[in-house]
Amino acid sequence: MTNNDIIVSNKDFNIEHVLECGQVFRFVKKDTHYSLRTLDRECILYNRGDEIVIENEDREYFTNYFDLNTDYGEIKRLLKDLPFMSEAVDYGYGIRILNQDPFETIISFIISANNNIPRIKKIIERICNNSAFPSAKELASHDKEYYSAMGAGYRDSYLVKTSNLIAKGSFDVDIIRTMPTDEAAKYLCKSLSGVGPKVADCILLFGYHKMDVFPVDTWIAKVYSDIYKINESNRSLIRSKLIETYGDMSGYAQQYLFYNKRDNG
DNA sequence: TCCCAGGACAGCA
DNA sequence: TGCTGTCATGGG
Repeated sequence: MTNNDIIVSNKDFNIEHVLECGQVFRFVKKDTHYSLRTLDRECILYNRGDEIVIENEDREYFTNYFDLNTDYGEIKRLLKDLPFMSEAVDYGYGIRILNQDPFETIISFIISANNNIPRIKKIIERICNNSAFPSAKELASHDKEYYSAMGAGYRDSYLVKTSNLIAKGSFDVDIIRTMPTDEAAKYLCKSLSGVGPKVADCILLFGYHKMDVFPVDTWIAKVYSDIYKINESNRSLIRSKLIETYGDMSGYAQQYLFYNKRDNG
């Protein structure tokens, strides 16, 4: 134990909820702890009594990464006043929305499209090769066959195109922060190969902490059909109706609803 | 063996 | 603009 360790209450922080809720992929569950990597950094998380211990070497970075300056007790109180949220918030009480690196998030969620989480994790692990998450230039140095060999399937060409575009500076990852959310979503879809409406929303939520988005995947489509008792296939319509319902809490609401539906049906 | 997964894309009307 | 078939791969 070093004095860099971050100690937080387990009241609004459950390690399994935070890591297994589908927002992040570079972690490993061990017997006694979880280990997590992001960019070139690493931390270890475990329970100690009613506390969470986060062993790390950059306290400021991980305090922001785990969104520790946001009061999730208040977030959950606000969510529970909104429709259909009670059960999902009770189940995923320890979820927090991470502040992940935008580029790592872009690449990770391009890989996530029409894919399952165990396989997404494996593809990303192979691309990282037990080291730091590669830079855009490093990713751009590989061809389609490399990504195919990493198991990326038909997303191989998306990864080549997008990493090359970002490596040569034709897409500005930072300008997204200054844009209104709707504009940012359109810009992401228009500019980046392999980024459609759902992946763009995940990038904005997990990489830029934009809360006025609602990523609609197969699970959220099922949640929607539960709520409104209709089988709606138009995901754009699902998205706009859910944002209408949850407003600026949409990003939070989506993640609790997703996690609950995926685990409990 | 079959269905499904944190869907995007091209082709077409 | 809105709809449909296709696209790798492997977990369950």
